[in-house]
Amino acid sequence: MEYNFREVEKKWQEHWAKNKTYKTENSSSKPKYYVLDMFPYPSGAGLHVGHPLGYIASDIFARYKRLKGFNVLHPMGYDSFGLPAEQYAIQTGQHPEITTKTNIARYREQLDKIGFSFDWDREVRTSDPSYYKWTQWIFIQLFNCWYNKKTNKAEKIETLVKTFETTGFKGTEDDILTGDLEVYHDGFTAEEWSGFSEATKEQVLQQFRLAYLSDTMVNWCPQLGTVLANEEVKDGVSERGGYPVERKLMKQWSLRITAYADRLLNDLEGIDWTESIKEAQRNWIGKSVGTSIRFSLTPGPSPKERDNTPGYQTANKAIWERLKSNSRENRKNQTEAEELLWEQVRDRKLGYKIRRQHAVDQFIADFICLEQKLIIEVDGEIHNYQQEYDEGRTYLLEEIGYRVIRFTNNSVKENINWVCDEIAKALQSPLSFGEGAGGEAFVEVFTTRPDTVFGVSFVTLAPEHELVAKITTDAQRKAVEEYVTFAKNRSERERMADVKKITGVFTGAYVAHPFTGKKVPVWIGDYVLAGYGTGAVMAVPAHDSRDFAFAKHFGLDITQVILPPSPLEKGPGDEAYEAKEGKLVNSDFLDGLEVKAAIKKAIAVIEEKGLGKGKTNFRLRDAIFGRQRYWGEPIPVYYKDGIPHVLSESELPLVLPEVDKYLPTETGEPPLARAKDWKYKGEYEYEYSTMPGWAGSSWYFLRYMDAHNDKEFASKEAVNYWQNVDLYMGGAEHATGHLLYVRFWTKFLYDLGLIPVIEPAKKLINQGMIQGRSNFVYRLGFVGHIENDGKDNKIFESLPSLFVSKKYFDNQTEYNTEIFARHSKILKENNIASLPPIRYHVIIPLHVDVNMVENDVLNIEAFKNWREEYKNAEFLLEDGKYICGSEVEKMSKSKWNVVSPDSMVEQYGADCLRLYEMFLGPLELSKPWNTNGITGVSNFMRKLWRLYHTTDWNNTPLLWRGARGEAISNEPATKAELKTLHKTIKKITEDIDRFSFNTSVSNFMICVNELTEQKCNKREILEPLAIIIAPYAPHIAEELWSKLGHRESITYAVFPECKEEYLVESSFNYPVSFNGKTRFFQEYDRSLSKEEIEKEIMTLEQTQKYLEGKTPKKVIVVPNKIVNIVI
RNA sequence: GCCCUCGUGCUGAAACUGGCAGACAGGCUAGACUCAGGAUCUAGUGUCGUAAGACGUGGGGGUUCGAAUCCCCCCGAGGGCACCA
Repeated sequence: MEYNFREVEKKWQEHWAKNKTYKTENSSSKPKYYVLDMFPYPSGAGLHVGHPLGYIASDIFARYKRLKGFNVLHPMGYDSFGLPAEQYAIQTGQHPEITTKTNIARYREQLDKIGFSFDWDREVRTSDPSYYKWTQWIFIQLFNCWYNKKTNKAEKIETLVKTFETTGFKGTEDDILTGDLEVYHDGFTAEEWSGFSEATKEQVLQQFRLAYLSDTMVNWCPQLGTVLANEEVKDGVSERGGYPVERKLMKQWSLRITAYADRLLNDLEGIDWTESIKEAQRNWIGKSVGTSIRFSLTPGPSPKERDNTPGYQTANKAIWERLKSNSRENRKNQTEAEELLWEQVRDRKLGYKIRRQHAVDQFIADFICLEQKLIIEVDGEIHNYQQEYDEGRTYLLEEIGYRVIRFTNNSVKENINWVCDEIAKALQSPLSFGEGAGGEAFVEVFTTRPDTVFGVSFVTLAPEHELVAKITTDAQRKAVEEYVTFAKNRSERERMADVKKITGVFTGAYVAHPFTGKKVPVWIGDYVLAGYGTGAVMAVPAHDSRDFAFAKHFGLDITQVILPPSPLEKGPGDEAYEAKEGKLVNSDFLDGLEVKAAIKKAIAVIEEKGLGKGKTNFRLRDAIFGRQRYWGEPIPVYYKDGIPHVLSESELPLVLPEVDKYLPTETGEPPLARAKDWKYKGEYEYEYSTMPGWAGSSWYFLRYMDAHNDKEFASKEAVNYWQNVDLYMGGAEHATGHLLYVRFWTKFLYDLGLIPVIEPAKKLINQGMIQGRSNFVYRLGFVGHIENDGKDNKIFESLPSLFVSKKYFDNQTEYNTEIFARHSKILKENNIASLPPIRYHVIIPLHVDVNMVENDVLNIEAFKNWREEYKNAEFLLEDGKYICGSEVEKMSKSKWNVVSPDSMVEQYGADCLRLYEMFLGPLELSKPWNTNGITGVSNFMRKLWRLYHTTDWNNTPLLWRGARGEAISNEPATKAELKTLHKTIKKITEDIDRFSFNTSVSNFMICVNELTEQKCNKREILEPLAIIIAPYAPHIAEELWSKLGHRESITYAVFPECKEEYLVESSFNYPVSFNGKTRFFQEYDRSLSKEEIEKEIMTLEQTQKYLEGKTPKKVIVVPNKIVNIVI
């Protein structure tokens, strides 16, 4: 009886489902083991052969652990919110819930066919309100918490409010601040806090909440109509769809993942994840330890040095004569108020020189302080009539760097003291220093190399840096403004694509070197990022390649301060020396120190002198949490007087409302704004954005532990029992997205004492991608004739398509004439009047459905029927066949290279597919799908079946002799049989333990080959064999198991132990090598000592032959391994 | 540019801790059986060589009695990060 996999597999799949064979309880005397798979997004395309790779591996492991006596949790569910379903909904108007349901049903059907041992009673769907109720609940916890730097964990916001009430807040330097607050704000006292309005209090608290609303630069994708998180953007375009993404300032919900940056980084040490994923996470978090250093803004060079024009000549020269006479006229006709004020401000009474009736550009200012670029205007009643004119004037003056403050005649007359105070305040304010700035004003830079501080030859600011406008000198203003505009309009993408292009401009301003006091010029360059560090760098061209390139490009100084330990191949003028090795030179108090010591000392001195502070920066940004989309979890927030409030737990879930269309409103609001009468308590507006795709998947591993709990996200007992995932199988594509967020949420829930673990998964394996192998056909695309006037093209398009076989495409010039001849023939056949001769042509490769191609030969009939336009297609063949081109690419619907597991299951059976996918190679490796070896696995299945079914070895299969397994002998097994079995048990156990599934399939093959050779039919051998193969090929194993007379499923059998005694040999066949080359073998008893073996070896005739009469220098005997004789 | 992973027959790969390189499959070659085969069975198959033998794990060097495996340099592939100071 040949193995009928169709019948057997169907039978057992139904049996497992009916008996809930894989149902798992939350308590057991057995030890627990949690095997989790990557959460699938149920796309419309269904599963392809790449998806099950990881699922098969984890299923083998889960089944193995069950046999090993563990209580195994192995669940499956769907990450069912997401963009594709919504895009489809927009196109078709169909509710995403419907498409999602259909897709899930299809996934389930496909999964069931492969025989996975999932506990389907624990299935979850993120789009199910009973699930997202708890996603919303976790969001509320995030909203209600802040990160306490002192205790280094998340705490309830009340503890922060208490601090504010008792001690207030000291501002940015206060260490209760979270790591990466982007918005700085002033401190306040406890009294001030209690005096704040609710709105102000909330605004302050928003700076601390772990889920917060703020204006941030976001990645806006106009085509998708939503913002995207950083890791959803690749190379300046959206990861899904590849649409352009722009930077935009928007009010957005964010999660303060940055608070956890350090813990996310440090805890990587303790988990057994692949190095590549850990490395990707480390890169993404991007910790750099360094220090801030302040460079004070020096009073700029004197007017003489800087420009020939004296500083006070601020007027527009073209109209200076007219302005001059006007200003003289005005001085004579001062109003009473103006006179009054003049007496108060003249002669530096307020600390700065103030001029009156001074010409600036095309205007005359009432009063002006050139030093501080402040204009003071005193307006009479007439002002009311010319308000618009004044506003224009203020605008223009501000454009060129002046601030304008206005007072009315009345206020000057009635309250001169107040006016003077206001003016004094404006003069003191650090907002404007520009040319004459000095004193407290400074540029703060961040550096990881404070040791190179004496090598600073300039300072570079990001174009967006707030100081840019203020410090730029008039002479440089135009150039700077042009540059800033250029830099701003350059999209992220251009900036990234064009890294090599060096751009920048001098501001005209200088800062003082903090140690030498030397003048250091301040430049602007877009190689400095506004969002990182302080948005400013101290440039050390000798030791930083980017600074070096900038300095070379603009001809700036390069000062070497580190002497490399060994002379460089290239001189110091050729490239930057960036290594952290060598001794400091030209560096005052750092001279002679090694780099590492110099860094320490530099930080110490900088801190001591109050020039800066040791500081750690992270590349990681807070995660933007809102999406302007419909198909996601509603954010459980409503607005009252513009202040966001979260719903209470009893009001959850906030169910996704129905909308008439899945598009933004006419006013650009997200689709949820379309929902009718969707208001909190019928009154307050809900938040209209929804959560991103990763929200639901950030905690799903917990929900599986207690999937139906409607009181909690999971019960205390469940989370304490299951702890965390023991084995997580997932793709590497989630390295910086999902896998970072799930770690973040886990740590947060741990901080709140809700779960007992700090990491979601102890071990993570990422299975490689199965790539597709695409096939191409080659269509003659365009044929140019001598007179190509478009008319010919039309004729061409009306002709049947001509497809040429691969060789014509590969060697186009060689086969030119043949192609043209065939083309002419088509012309003739279609009665086209003779066209002028062809001059050139283009051949276009097109993806063709791989299911119409076998061994790169196209099934022409199938192809013709594929599409209407190919019905009359013509083909230029080679050797009577149409040969297709091929390429390895990602498996995707659009590339027509998708192979679904269904067809494989249909043809070879689920067990065969399972074994074959494992047999392909190491799990982690990516490889293109090909079925070349599947017949080998298929044969193995047959051999395995026969091993249990026949005692006749003359190639005529015997029928099974009854249902109770009488064909199986109960006699004791031979030594050889036992050895084969136990050798296999040992290898399989080792293989599974190190996830080497491909070698275990090989070992099964070897085992079955040997047992077949031995004509083994002993129960003592065949029963354990069925068990060890059961994780890999569960259907056939169940069938054999039941035929062996068992009533219970093989799932809970006991995995056999390897008995070493069957493996021990009394002797070992030593390979004898000379100078490392194996020459012959010699068998010796295992008990022989080194010395005895050496003695024996030397007596051998063969040894003497290879010694060629020489005396060996040395004889190495490794017992039970090898003998090596050195001559 | 930096970081990670990897490089072994015609192909997928094995060799885990340094100890017989190429297990197990596929393919190919020859033969058997067969109405037929994309079925089954047998034998062969790293390269060069009739053979003895020599050479062989991307290339070069090193450590070692012994290296696919460890170390250094270079080349190539895949992935991650990317003016991150």
